Amino acid sequence: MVLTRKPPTIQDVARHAKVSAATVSRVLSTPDRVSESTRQRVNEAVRETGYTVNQAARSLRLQRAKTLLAAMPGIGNPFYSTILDAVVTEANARGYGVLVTSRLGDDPATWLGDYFHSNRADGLLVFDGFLDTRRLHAIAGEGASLPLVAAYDELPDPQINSVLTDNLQAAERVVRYLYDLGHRRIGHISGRTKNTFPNERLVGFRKAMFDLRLELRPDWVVPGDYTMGSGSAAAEHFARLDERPTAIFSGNDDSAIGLIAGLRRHGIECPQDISVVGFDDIAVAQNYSPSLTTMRQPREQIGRLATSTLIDIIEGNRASSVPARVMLTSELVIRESTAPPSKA
Amino acid sequence: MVLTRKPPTIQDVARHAKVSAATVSRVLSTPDRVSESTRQRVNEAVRETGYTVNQAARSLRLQRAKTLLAAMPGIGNPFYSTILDAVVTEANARGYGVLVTSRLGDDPATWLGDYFHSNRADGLLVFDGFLDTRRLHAIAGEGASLPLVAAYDELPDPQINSVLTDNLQAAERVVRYLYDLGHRRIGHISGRTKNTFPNERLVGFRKAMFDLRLELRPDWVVPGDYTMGSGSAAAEHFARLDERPTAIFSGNDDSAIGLIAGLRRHGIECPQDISVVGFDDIAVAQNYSPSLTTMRQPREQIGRLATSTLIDIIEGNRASSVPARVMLTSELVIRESTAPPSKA
DNA sequence: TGGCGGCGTGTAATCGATTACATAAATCTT
DNA sequence: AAGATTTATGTAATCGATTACACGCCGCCA
Repeated sequence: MVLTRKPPTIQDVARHAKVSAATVSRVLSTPDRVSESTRQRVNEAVRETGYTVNQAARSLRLQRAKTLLAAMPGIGNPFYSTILDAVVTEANARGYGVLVTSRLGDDPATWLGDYFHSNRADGLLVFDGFLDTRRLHAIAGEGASLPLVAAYDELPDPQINSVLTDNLQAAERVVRYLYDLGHRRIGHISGRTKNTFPNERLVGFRKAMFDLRLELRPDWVVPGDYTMGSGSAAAEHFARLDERPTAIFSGNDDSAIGLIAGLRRHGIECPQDISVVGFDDIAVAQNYSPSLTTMRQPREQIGRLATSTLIDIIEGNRASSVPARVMLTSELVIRESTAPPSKA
Repeated sequence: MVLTRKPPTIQDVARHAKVSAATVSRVLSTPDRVSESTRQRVNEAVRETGYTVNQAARSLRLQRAKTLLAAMPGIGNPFYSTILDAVVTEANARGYGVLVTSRLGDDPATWLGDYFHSNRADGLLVFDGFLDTRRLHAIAGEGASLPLVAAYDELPDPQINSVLTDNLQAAERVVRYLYDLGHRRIGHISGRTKNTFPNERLVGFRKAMFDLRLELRPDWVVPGDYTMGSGSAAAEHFARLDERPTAIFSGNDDSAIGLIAGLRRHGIECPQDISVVGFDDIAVAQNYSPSLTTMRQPREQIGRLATSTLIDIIEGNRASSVPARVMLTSELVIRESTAPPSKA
């Protein structure tokens, strides 16, 4: 393969094979419409020249970019990056590139829309409460319906394709598990509840507490933002209380880790003095000390499914009349951070 | 902004403003070459139609995609995802999109090259030992020199633009720090040393040990792959030894975490029984227990600098005669996982 | 007043790939 | 063997934006 100054075009290949550009194109896309001998000659020429299709030209002609746009709130967050990894793998396997953005602020509807009007991406993957429903609609709009799949978080709008996990029920199962261990005094650290849609995990927690007729003390439910820092902050709060819960269900692993570390600074050990359950099962969970009991989210699966669903939509492989709606189940992974209550 | 079936083209805008497409294009790129009144009329028309430039067409014409390709070994890895986050932020701020790939296997030179020949990306960011030098050259080749910046790992080839950290010296500083604490029996867990270029951290470790005239016992230097699992595996190894080091310098935080968790399973507590130093300072490091003494890598800075350097190269803002070569310094963050040796 | 320079705008070529249509050649029919 | 059909390939238009070149107009100077 000789590298010339300029990358070879389909014309160069045509010249080499002594055929027209049209024929080269046909060999590449619909080989059966070309005679055996010509096909071989063209393939040979392609190899000789090291030709690769110019995607810009192809996109312009076909109005498709073979590219997806993934929008996530924080790529740095291991939770999302695992999903992204799966997205990229799946997309690449199906011949698509992945553009990534994490830009917040501004009005996302504007610049996200640009990606499509501007023909850079054929579909959009939205993760988490990055955009609220109205904005999604503004982008995916009835008129110029844009292939869009929302992943992971419960969206109230059933019109939007989505791949979700059973956050609400999973949260309930966490509480039930703690209950079965003997805990009756259970606290919670939530995520951002200001988001347009209610925080499913918080709702599930509340529901289970209610169903089990456990007291839901306001000072045992502390607001957080799913960072380790907010877990530590919650630890300060709990440490100062006269009466403490015997178990805390933390909305995600990050805050659980911050919580455990923070409590330890006050001499409160997990699980001897207090049990902690996380949510997500990020990589460190099993190597933290104590290793974390947590509700595992099938993140890799979320990414894969969301991606393949989106590509199916783009390529028209699926009946678009009914919005896609996939619900995945979380799995409770029991480790060292939970134990029966000591003074029960 | 009315959403028509098809996104508006520059022709539509031209019709609205009663000018030619050329004039619209000029208003958008070189406003000074257009009269005040026309400019206003065109801008108005742009707003009315909701026009956005079609990037496919623009790329085709200009032979530039305003897009970068970031190639990393594992996006799921928090270390890289933090860098990626910075890359995306910086690139977006400068008007570039970011394509991500983590595909391994195959011959990367082939498909990476495709991205460029195919006009999908204008430049490449390579992280870590993803590709060896020969392959990088095959892509960036003398002839069709492709804008490329390698980030983070030491590359032997000074011809390749790179943003690095002082891995070797930083590793030396780790050993020296342990030495100053009183440690004389020091072990190491390395990363993949099969890579073409030597593992800088391992080399730094060896060099410091030599300089300090400390014994370098082969069974205290265990090979790993920078995963938590390999840290745990190393723990098994160390636990079985009759004579153990009093401190272990782990090649990265992940393996340090696995190591500490693994040792604890054998009743060996950190830092009471053994000191552990990590490398990178990933998010959990400060919330692990014990919190991790580690060599912080300026990851966010790596991502930002690599990106802006690459864009500068693409846009011809920098003299390309001399390859870019930025060296960033790591910072030792002392936390709980290290202490003076107990039996010293 | 004729000529020159500059400004603002339009015309048309261009980037590379795809594909409807046309044409030529080969094969089949009766 | 003449016409009908199929098969293989080429021609040329197209996607949307950019830009070299050309044209017309205004003002200025001699």
